Amino acid sequence: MIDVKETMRKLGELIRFHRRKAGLTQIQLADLAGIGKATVFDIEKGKTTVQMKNVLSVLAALNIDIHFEGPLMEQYKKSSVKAGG
Amino acid sequence: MIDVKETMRKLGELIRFHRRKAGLTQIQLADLAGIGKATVFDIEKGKTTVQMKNVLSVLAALNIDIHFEGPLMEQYKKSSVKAGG
DNA sequence: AATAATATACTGCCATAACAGTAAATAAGG
DNA sequence: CCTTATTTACTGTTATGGCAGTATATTATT
Repeated sequence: MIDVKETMRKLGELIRFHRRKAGLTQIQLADLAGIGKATVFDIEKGKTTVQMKNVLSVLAALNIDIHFEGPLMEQYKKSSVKAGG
Repeated sequence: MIDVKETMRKLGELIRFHRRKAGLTQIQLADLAGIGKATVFDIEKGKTTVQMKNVLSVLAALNIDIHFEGPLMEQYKKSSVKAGG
C-alpha cells in the first residue's frame, strides 16, 4: 500500500544514489533533465508536491524506469492490447 | 526509456480502467483520494504537470503499487539495507 | 588550515496547478 | 425518445511550485 510521504522519501534516495553513481552533481542532473537545480534538490529531499513531469524527466536522465502494479493488471493488459495501447 | 507524455497517458488509462472496474465515478475517486474531481480528470487525461502527491493518492485509493527499476538497483538495495531504509 | 567543489537553504517573482462551482456534452438505462 | 448519471470542459480565485540568484554549510582535496 502506497504511503505518499514514504514513497517520495525513498524515491529521493534512489535518485540521489543513481545520480552519485553516475558522477553527476545536482546542477548537472538538473541540466540533463531540463529542470532547475532547486527542483532536483526538492525531489531528492522527498518533497511530495513536485510535478510528475519533473520527476519523470529526472528518472529518464538516470535511465530509471517506472511501473505500476495493480490488482487488475492482467485484465488491463489484455483490454489495452485490444484497444491498441 | 521514459517518455514523459507517453508515461502519463498510459498511467491515466490505467487509473481510469481500475476506477471503472471498481465501480467508482471520478467524484467518488476524488473524495476517496482526498483531492478535487478536476484533478482526477486531469490525471486520467494524462496531464504531465499534476503533483506527485495527487497521483500517489489516487494510486493508493485504487490499490495500485508503483515501483522503480534502475540499472543499479541491486547495488542500491544492499546499500539501502546497510543504511537501514 | 586553506581552497575548491558541492550541497543545502533562503528570497522574490511569475506562472500555473488545484479547487469549487457550473455548464455543456456524452453515455447509460428505462 | 426521454431521463438520469457521468464525463468533459470552462471560469474565477487562491495557493504554491518552479526558477534564478544568492548565501551559507558541508564535504573533499591538497
